[in-house]
Formats: sequence, structure tokens, C-alpha cells
Amino acid sequence: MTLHESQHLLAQHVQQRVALNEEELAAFVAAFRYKRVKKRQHIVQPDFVARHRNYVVRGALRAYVIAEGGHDHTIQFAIDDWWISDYNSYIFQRPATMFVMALEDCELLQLDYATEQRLKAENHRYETFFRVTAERSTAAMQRRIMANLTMDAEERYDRFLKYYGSIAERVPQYTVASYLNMSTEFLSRIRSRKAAG
Amino acid sequence: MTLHESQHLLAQHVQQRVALNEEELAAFVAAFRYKRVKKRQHIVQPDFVARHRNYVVRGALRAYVIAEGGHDHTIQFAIDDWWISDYNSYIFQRPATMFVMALEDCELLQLDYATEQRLKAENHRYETFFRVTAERSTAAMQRRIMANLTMDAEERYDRFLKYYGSIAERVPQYTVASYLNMSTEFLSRIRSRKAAG
DNA sequence: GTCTTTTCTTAAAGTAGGTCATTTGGGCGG
DNA sequence: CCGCCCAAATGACCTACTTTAAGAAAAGAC
Repeated sequence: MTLHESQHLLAQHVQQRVALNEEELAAFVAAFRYKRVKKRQHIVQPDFVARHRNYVVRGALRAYVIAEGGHDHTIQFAIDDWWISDYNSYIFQRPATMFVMALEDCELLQLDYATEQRLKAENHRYETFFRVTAERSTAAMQRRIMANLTMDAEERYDRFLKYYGSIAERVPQYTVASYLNMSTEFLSRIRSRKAAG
Repeated sequence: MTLHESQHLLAQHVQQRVALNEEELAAFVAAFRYKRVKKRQHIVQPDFVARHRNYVVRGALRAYVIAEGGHDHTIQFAIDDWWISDYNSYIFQRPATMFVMALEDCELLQLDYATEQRLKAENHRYETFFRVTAERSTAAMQRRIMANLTMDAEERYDRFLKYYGSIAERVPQYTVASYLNMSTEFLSRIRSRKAAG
């Protein structure tokens, strides 16, 4: 995708969340740096500070941690038109605990921390955009916590397919299992149970 | 506590998150309504829209859902100097799915939705406050999700004591168990295991 | 105080889901 | 089109936790 096309996608994304005039929108989008990453490449690693907030123009990524015992756990997915980073690292500019890895070749628009601060200080409406974004994340995470507390493994998988079917289609199944807090073998069994009866 | 003392606590809370001059701070705090609620009283109920964001001056509350089978699950606690509501309801002004109930007699400062919108539109720095608040919630929820994915029951309890020991001290144990995604019986067993050896 | 309700503990039996080991399949570099 | 490697499936066994049931200990109410 061209830089111009990528910027247009981001511009549309922003416009759906806050009303900016053309000039404001152009300046906002221009603050991002275009970046390609290859499948399996990491853009965030434990112990290094996450420097960017990443808008996914095209591609798929996952944020994950590795627990004792070597098992990994997916904290977040991002595909086209989503955002991803290690927010505990990015927001507080402290060392990351997560990996963020490309699951496909990706095109990103990256906003670095200092530039984000400048944008928020510069224009009330830019601040509003980040406020709306943070609020929606909070709400989505609360829904995920509710699902984890109230549903069994099969129900969690059904919910995931319902709301994030487009992600399930393009990422490895073991990453979905680890997102849903179950073993890859158990997810496989759920699926074969469904296919049968 | 007097209204004046309550407002002072909220003012301090706000000042720790955003730099306001005296006039701005006074106007912000004045937008809240003081409210007392008795133990066991609900301030949010399923099917009704959560109208307020609640600052806890003094007291303890819990947000919870009741799953099929009658089991309840704690989504959030709030004690002195915390915020609570059903954010999926409040932010989108849609019917709540949660209860928010007082675990003790409480004093709150409530901000209603329309007033919050007015504040955010009126002053860039008020908007900043809500942005910072939402960002911190997001980060905290992500840490909780990580803990739920990577830790077993006993580790989750240890973590809760470490970071929220002051909550554990003043709420019923079964509410802590339901927050940590384990049965009240199992939490009891963990505790007696610890007390012994 | 004493009666009642709520919370917490203990123990036995049951199960959702995990682990381990092996097989099957798919994608892709050469 | 072959061989390799990583992902998905399958089955046997295992365990961390739940459920059920009962009683003990706090906490209110009157």
C-alpha cells in the first residue's frame, strides 16, 4: 500500500472518533511514521521501553508474554485498522514485559511517545481522540474480564468467533487458545466436538 | 465527612493527575454531587443506564455480575479515593449488565454523564484528566488480564494481597474469591495452607 | 445478651481442562 | 515436487480446582 493510502486509512479511523477539520486531520496523520515489518519480526521486546503506539494499516500482530514453564499467553491481537503496543510500557515509558510480534508481513503507522505528547498538548481535539481510544479499550478489556470470569472454555471460544471471527481466520490456533486461557489441545478438542455433533 | 472535606479529597486526587489552577479545580469539583449510600444499597443495576461516574470519598463498593447458575463474579472493587461504575454502560450510555453495590456505608461524589461531556468540551485540561484516568484503567486491566492468564489460584491471591491488601482487609472473602476467579472454598483452603506452613 | 443471618472453614467426591506422547497435516524453501 | 518444519489433531492419563454438604464462627438485629 502507498504511504498516501495508508494515511487515508488512518485519517478515516480518526474521523470516526473525533471531528477534525482537514488541516487538523492532515497534521495529525503526518505525525506518524510509516513502517513495514516482516512476519516473525518483533516490534516490542521485554526490558526495552515501547517507544510507539502502532496503527495497523495491513497485517496481523500479537502481544504476548512468556510465563514460567515456557508457555506463552496472548494478551492482544491486532489486525487491519487496530492499534497495538505494550500499553503498560508505552503509557508509563517503562520497560516492557511483553513481546509484540508480526504474525504476517505488516504495514504500520507508528506514533512515538514524544510526538504523541506534543499532539495532545497542541490541540484539545487530538487529546479527545486519545481519550476516546483509551475509554474504548477500557470498556473492551472489562468485557474480556467478564467473559473470562463467567464463561467456560467452549463459551469463550464461541464468543471469540462471534466478535473476532476475522482474527480467528488468519492467526494460528495456538495463539487463539492462549488468548482464551486454554491449552491448544483443548481448543482442538472443542473444535472437533463441534464439527462432529 | 463534610462536603467541603470531600471536595478537598477529590481536588487532591485530580491535582495528582493534571495541573489545574485554583479556579479550574474549584469549577471541576463543583460539578460533582455529594451522595451517601448505605451498606447493601445498589447504585447501578442491570438494564438501567449507569448515569454517574462515582468518586469514592469514603467506603467500599463492588461491581459484579450474576452468571447463569446464580454465581456472582466481582468485576471491580473501589475503596477510598477510587472510581467505580459500569463503564460499558456509562461510556456508551447503554443499559448496564452489572450491579454496583455498597459493601459499607459510603460517601460518594457523583458526576453525571451530561455534566462530564460539558466539562470535557469546556476545558482541554479537564479532557486531559479523563484521558489520563482512562489510560491508567486500561493499563491496570491489562495487568489483571496478564495475571489471570499466567498465574495459578495461589499466585493470584498473593498478587492481590500485595497490591490491594487494603481492600482484602475490608471486604468479605467470597467477594475476593470471585474477583480472583476461584471458589470461596478454595480461597479458604489456600489461606489455611499458608497459616499452617 | 440471645436469636438470626451471613461469612468462613473443612472434608469428600466429582470434573473441566491440562499434560504428555504420538500421529497427521500443511506450508514453503529449495 | 520433494523434504522439512511448524501447526493441528488425537488419545491416555493426571490434577487443580469445583461442587456439595455440613458445621463453626462472626456480625448484626432486637
